[in-house]
Amino acid sequence: MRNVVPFVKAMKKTPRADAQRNLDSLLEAAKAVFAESGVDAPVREIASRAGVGIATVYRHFPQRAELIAAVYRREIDACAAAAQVLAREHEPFEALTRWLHRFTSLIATKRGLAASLNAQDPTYQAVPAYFREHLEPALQSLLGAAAAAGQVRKDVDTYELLRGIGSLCIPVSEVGPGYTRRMVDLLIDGLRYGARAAP
Amino acid sequence: MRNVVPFVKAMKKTPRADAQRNLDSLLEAAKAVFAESGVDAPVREIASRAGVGIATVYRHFPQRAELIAAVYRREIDACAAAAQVLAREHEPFEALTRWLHRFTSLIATKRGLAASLNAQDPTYQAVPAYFREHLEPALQSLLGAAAAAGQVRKDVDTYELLRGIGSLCIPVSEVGPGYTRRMVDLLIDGLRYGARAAP
Amino acid sequence: MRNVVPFVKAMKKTPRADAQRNLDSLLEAAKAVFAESGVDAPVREIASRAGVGIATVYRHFPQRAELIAAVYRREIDACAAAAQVLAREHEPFEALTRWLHRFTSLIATKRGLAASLNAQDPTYQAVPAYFREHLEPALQSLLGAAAAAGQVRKDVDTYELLRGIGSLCIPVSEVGPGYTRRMVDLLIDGLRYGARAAP
Amino acid sequence: MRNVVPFVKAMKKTPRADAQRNLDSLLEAAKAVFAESGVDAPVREIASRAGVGIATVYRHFPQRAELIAAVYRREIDACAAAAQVLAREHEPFEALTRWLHRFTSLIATKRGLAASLNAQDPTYQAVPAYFREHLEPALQSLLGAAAAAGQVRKDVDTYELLRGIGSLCIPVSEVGPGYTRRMVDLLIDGLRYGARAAP
DNA sequence: GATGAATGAGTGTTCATTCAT
DNA sequence: CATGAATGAACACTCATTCAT
Repeated sequence: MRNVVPFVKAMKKTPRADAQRNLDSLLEAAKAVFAESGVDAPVREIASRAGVGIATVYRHFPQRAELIAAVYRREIDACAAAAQVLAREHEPFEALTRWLHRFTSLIATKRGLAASLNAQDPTYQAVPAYFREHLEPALQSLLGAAAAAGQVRKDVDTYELLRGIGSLCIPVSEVGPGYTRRMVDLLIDGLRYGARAAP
Repeated sequence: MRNVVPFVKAMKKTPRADAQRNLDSLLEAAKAVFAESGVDAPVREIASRAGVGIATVYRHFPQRAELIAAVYRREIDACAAAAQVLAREHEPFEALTRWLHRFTSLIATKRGLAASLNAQDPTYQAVPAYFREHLEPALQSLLGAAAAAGQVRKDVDTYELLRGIGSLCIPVSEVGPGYTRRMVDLLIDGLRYGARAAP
Repeated sequence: MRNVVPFVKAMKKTPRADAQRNLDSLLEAAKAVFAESGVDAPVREIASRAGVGIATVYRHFPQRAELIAAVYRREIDACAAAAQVLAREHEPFEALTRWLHRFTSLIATKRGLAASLNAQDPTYQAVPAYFREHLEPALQSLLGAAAAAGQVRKDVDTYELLRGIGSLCIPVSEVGPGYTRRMVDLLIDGLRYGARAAP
Repeated sequence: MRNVVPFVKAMKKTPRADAQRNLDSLLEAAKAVFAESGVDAPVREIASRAGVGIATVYRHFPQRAELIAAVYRREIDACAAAAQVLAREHEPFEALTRWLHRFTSLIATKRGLAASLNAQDPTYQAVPAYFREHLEPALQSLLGAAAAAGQVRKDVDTYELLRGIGSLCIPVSEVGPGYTRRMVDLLIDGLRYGARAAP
C-alpha cells in the first residue's frame, strides 16, 4: 500500500522516494546515451535526457566508470547467470554455443560496453574488472565441459576468447546484417577444428 | 608578376621543393603521433612534431580523414602487393595464412588504423574506402584459391573476414602477449573447419 | 497536539537537547575546518565533520558570516577579558605587550580569522564588527595607560593598531618560525620610539 | 618608419603586430581585474575585459601565475631599480624610508599582489619567487647601509621586513585614509628604536 | 527541527578551425 | 604558400542554496 502513489502527488515531484526514481531514470538515460554516442558522451546529455540536473549525476556516480559499471552490471549479471541454465538444459557444445551467442548479444547491443572494455583510461577500469570477474567463470565452466567432452579444443584461454568475441562484436561499416554472428560462428568453428586435430 | 620571387626571399626558402618536404614531414609526424596517441590526437601535436604551422596541415589535409588515409595509404598498398608474391611462392592455404598474418601486423602495429576503420564519423570514411578498395581484392584472390583447393570453406565473405580480423587486432587489456595472433589463428582454423565439413 | 511526541520517536531522538548538541558540534567542526581550509571551506565539509545535514548548518547560520562570528566569538571574548587581568597584574607597558602577544596568538592560531577580517564581501561584516566592538575597548585601556605612563606614544589609533597587528599575523611563506612575533615586537618598539621622541 | 601604421589598416584588425597589442591589452586588463577582484578572478573576466577570446589568455599565459607575474614584473623591476637612485641621492636612513614608502605604494596599489604572495597554491609560486629575487637585494643594500650608519637596528631580516610591510599594505576596512602609511611608519620607527638601544 | 537529494550557475581548460599577414 | 594568433564552443567538475519529506 505504501507504494501506491496518489496521482496528483506523483505528478508533482516526490523527493525522497524519487532518489530511487532519479537513479533509475539516470541508468535508463545513460544506457540510451551510451548506446547512441558511446561511453564518452557528455555528462550533460545524460543528465538532461534523464531530466535531472548535472550534479545529480555526480552525486550518484562521482566517477564516470561507476555509472558505466552500474549501467551494465545488471546485464552482465544476467548473462553470467544464463550459463548455469544453459549447462543444465543442453549438452556441452550446444550450451557453449548458445551462451556465446547470448554473450554476443550482450556486447553487440551495448555500443559502448565494448568500447569501455578497451579503454586505456584507468578511470574506466572498474568496468572490465566487473566484466571479467563475472563472465570469465561463466564461460570457463561451459568451455571446460565442452573441452572435456572432446567437442572443442582445450588450449584456448577463457578470457582471451571472451575478449576476442567482444572485439568481433564491434559494429563495422559496410558489412551485411549478421556479420557479427558469422564471425563469431567462425571463431566457434575454430574451437571445434582444434578438437578434431588433437582428440 | 605573381610568380616573380624576390631574390632574397628565394634564398631563404625553396618553395616548390619545400612543399614536398613539408608534406613528408607531415606524414611522418602524423604516423608517429597516430601510433602514440591514436588518430584523435590534437592537430597541433602533429603540426609541431612535423615542424610546420597548423594551417599547413589544414592546407594539405582539410579533413582529418584525408591525413589518416594518406598516412596509411602506402602501408596498405604494400600489404596488398604482398598478396601476389605470396601466391606465387606458397601453396594456397599457406599463402592465405601468411598474408592474413601480414595483414594482422599492418593493423596491429598501427594503433588508430583499426579505430579509424570503425569510426562512425562520416568524416573518416575515406580511410575504410581506400582500405577496402585495395585489400579486399588481395584477400579475395588468396581466399578464392584456397577455397578452390578445398582447404578452406567457400562461404565466407572476403570483406567481412577482413574486418573481423581487423577487429581482433584491437589491443585488449589483461591478455597475454600473442593474444591477437592466437585469435586470428582460431579464426583461420574456423575457415578450415568448414572446408572439411563441406568438401 | 504539535508537542505530543510519539513514544517510539522520542526514544530515537531527543529534539530539544539535540538542538544544542548539534549547534555545539557545528561550532566545533567549523573551527576545525576553518583552521584547516580557511573560512571559505565548503559548507558540506563542515556539516559532514559535525555529523549533521547541510540544511542544519543553514538553519543555524543562514549566512556564513554568522557561523564565522559564532565560531570566534568565544575566543574574542576571552581575549578581551584578559586585558583587565593583565592590567591588574603588570605595569602598563608590560601589560600592553603581554596583551598584544595574547592577541597575536588569537589571530595567528585561527587561520581564517584574519582573512575574514579583511574580506571585502559584505556578507562577512558581522565578524569584524564583533571583533572591533570587543577588542578595541580592551586595547584602548591598556594603550591609554601605557601612554599616560609615557611608555608609548600617544598618537596611535587603537583600532588601526589592532588591525595592523592582525595583518602581521597573516602567515607568510619562506620566513622562519617566529616571524610574526618579531614583526609584532618591531611594531611595539615603534610605539616606544615615539614615546621617547615626544615625551 | 616601420612602426608607422597606416590609419585605415590600424583600425581594422592588425593580426601579427596585434599579438603584441593583444598581449598589452591582456596585461592591462589583468592588472585592472586583479585590482578589482583579486588574482583569483575568473579568466573569462580578464579575457572579455581585454576584448580577446579566452584561449588567447591561455596562449600567452598557460599558467595563471605567469600572468600574475607578467602583470607585476615591470612594477617590481621599477621598484627594485629605484633603490640605487635613492641610495645615491639621500643619506642612508632617508633613502631607506623613501624606498619603503615606494615599496608600500607598489603593494598597496596592487590589490592582489599581496594576496598572490601569500597564496599557498603552488601554482602561484612564481610570483613570490620573482618578488623575492628582485626586491630583497634592493632592500638589503639600503638596510645594510642604514644599519652601518647606526640609524637602524642590525638584527632585522630583510625578507621578513619586506613581507611584514607587505602584510601591512593589505587594505583594511573601517580605518581612516593613511592607515597603511601610519603602520609602516610605526614599523620603521621600530627599526630606529633598536638602533638607539644597541648602538 | 533535521535531513540530504536536487539544482544550476560558474569556472578552468582543451581543441578544431579560421584568417590576416 | 606558410604561418601561428585568435576564436569560441564544448566539457568536466564544484559548490552554495533550496525544498519536499
